[in-house]
Amino acid sequence: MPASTFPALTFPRPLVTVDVAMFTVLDDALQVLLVKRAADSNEPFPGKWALPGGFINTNEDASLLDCALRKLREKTGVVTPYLEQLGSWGGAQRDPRGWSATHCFYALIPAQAMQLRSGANAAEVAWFEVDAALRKRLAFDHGELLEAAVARLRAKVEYTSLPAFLLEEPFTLPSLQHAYEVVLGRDIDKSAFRKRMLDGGFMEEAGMVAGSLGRPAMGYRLRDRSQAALFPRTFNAR
Amino acid sequence: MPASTFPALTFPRPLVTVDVAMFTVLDDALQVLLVKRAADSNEPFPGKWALPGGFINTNEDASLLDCALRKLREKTGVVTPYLEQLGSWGGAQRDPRGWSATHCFYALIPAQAMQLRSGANAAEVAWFEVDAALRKRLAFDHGELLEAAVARLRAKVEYTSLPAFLLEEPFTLPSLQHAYEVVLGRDIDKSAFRKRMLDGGFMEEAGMVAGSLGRPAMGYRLRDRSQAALFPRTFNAR
DNA sequence: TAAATAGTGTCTGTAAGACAGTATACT
DNA sequence: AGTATACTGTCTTACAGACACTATTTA
Repeated sequence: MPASTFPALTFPRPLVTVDVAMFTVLDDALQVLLVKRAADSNEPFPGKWALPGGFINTNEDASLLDCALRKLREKTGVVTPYLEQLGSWGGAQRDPRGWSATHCFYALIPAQAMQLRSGANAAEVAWFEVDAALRKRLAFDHGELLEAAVARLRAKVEYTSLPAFLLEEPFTLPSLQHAYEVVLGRDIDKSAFRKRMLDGGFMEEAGMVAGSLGRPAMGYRLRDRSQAALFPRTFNAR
Repeated sequence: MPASTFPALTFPRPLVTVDVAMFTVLDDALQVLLVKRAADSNEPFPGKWALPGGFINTNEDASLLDCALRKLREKTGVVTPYLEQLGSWGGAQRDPRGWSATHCFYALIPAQAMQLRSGANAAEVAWFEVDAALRKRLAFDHGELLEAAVARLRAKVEYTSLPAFLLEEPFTLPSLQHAYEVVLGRDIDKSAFRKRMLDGGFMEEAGMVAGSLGRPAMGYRLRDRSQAALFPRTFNAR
């Protein structure tokens, strides 16, 4: 690749990071993955918990999404999660090292079939219940990012099939309903729930699944793991 | 302010920009504001139309939102529009000058009470019908950004009061319905529309408004210009 | 009075909520 | 048989769509 023929851009450039809020349902609670920043380092917020993330690597990352997938893979080993951009936050004050902007993503992953991995700069990696995580003083403005991620997740769960991405396949309708209830923090009527999911047509049957007790349930798989189904109830297109 | 006590960050930093897709309803069409890039400059995409935007000024802009508001003010003189972040796009290929990331916003403004202003680097500023703008070859990946902005706008219009921000106050229900129809590209039933808007409770009466012909209509003002109303039709919270 | 636009009333259709009932597994 | 869980049926409620109707202005 030839050197750029454009004039040099000499003004100061912001710091650019990517952060990822990874969610799962574990022990009947919505949990988020946090990373503890090294305590003895020269970096800001030593010893504080933070969302996994870090600086863009302009050599390694072809895009923002690539960078987010890399963070996710490095921390959990998961390669095909539900991953969506939440938004970006930038300003002069959020990082003591200078004007910085972060591109924040959120991901949904099943708690099983996943191993936590500590990275170079991270002493510890752990799941925290969302409410507990929000009460901590997270590094940078990560408390604000997490709050926005939880709000977005809860809002989308009201009209999409997102919680299916929190479960391993095959999943049952009762287990899916449980995931909805955990995320939303309220009970849902069983009959209405089942009608809605089955009418949605985004799942296919995958054989009976027996629990430890009671009647076995039908297992289901998603027809399309690349996107969530929408339950439209607005102005109905004609 | 003391100099930073943190070690120097020496790795290469991406270019960081903010772009804004500004929409209005004019001549029975949804229109977007585009800026023509200087034709004789040494910059990329000379002579191409682009969304208004540019590099973050780390001295002048306290945050991404501030930067977007500044772009909007510089091009249109509008100071209190509806402004919302759309997302961010970043990668090695989108700007020939190097790895770059843009933070894209979209804004809704009334076509009246606004004057277009050319800036330092912009030869021309003009409104284009969205369909025509999408057919042009815009600079950078702005075609993709515009497509995403239009998709987001149309999606949100289905369940929010967003089109009210495209009108000057006081506006009438027929004019609001017209704005909905222009954005969505389809007709809406009058009776259902009026029930929905009036039941929403986000407007207050502001006296009769006479058109040039026919019966005068009630004028309305938004109760809260800081956010749009939502028409929820999902899982109803109990 | 005619034309144009604003606004209302009534019926129907769809999907969610309430809740009671039936079905199938294990011990 | 008893218990635990999975699943279904029926009634009600909320609200959007269809569409015909009435109301108020100007020419």
